[in-house]
Amino acid sequence: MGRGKVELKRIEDKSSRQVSFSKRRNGLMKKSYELSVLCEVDVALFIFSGKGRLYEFSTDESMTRILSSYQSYKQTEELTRVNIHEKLASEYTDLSTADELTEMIQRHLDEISLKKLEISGLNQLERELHNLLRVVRVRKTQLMMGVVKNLQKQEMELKKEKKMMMNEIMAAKLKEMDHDGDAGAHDAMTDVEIT
Amino acid sequence: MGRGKVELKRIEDKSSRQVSFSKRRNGLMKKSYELSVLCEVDVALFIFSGKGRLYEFSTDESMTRILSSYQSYKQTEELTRVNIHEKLASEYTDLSTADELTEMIQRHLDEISLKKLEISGLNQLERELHNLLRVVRVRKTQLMMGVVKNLQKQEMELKKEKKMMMNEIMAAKLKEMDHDGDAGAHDAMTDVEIT
DNA sequence: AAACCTATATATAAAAC
DNA sequence: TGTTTTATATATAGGTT
Repeated sequence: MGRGKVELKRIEDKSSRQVSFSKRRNGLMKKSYELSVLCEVDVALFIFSGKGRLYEFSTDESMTRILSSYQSYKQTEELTRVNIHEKLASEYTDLSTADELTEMIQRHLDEISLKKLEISGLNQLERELHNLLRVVRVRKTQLMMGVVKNLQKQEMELKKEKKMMMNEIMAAKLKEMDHDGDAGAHDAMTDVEIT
Repeated sequence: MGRGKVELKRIEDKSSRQVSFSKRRNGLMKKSYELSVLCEVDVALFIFSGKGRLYEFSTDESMTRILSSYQSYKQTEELTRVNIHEKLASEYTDLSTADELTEMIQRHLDEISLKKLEISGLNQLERELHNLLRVVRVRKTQLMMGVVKNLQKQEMELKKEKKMMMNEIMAAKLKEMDHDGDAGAHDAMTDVEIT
């Protein structure tokens, strides 16, 4: 599909691998989009580059959110369920600031980096990184849940305010009715709709 | 890309929409696979047909697992899944000593710890830790493979020595035979077994 | 890197089966 | 429905800038 034919195996040259990645990634996104429009289907595409960066296309935002947040959800669930990790959980759940988290991580890492990295050391390092990863994911979930909670709270308050305003309006209308007599009272009432 | 050019909108004719879906779906899967191989990246592609049928391609099994929890799309049985072997991150394979690895990790971590850990920062941190974990695992594999190689080498040397010893023994026996005459020579020979 | 340029490989729409 | 064919549209490798 170009001047030369390419074998189906890892492109060894780093530079042209990167170029190909960029081109083909865009091509894939475009085709995903076309498929979704032409055939009216939902498509979700996730591409994780070697560096762990995520490129994604999705016709359904909620699906994306569900799929990409599944991992952190699962980690959280696991964390609260398994006893072995209880201590870890309690140690981290009351971290309130990002700085505390950063410090904690650095502390762990300092410890780790002092050790000799033979196989047994690497095993430990692997475990530690795994735990850190879990902590980060839990923290992320917590933050996101916090955001959601705040939004919900705000919504509640707005609704409350709206209700109060409605009440005032109703009171005003009722006062008008006192002046105007009973005629038209019914219409005034049905205009008010509280949700 | 065919005899006629198609507008980018839902194909109204049900039949040709179905045909297009089938063709483009396969094309997308193929291209996803190619991208993953050529550029050595993880790709996950999910296509939900109008009827809720799922077509999926993924280089990463965990993605498949994510979907298996999707109750609404669970009727998926005929998944054409292509499994691809996990590959070593080539950028890291030339790390030769534990010290280099330690340094590299520390470098990454220093960078990370400088940043503010809001949600976006946590996302990056998650990626970084994931990468570090991968590096550690690759390094571990390398070390283990090194150990195996050494053991094989030692085994080879031991076998060589054994062979030489056997030869000496054979020579000694032959000498004995010269003294004793031909009787018993056959038995002596069959006792010697070179592996 | 990214953007552009072609020659060529590939994908696929429509036809035919 | 699926497969094969074929003409054409599209994607992209390997340049160049």
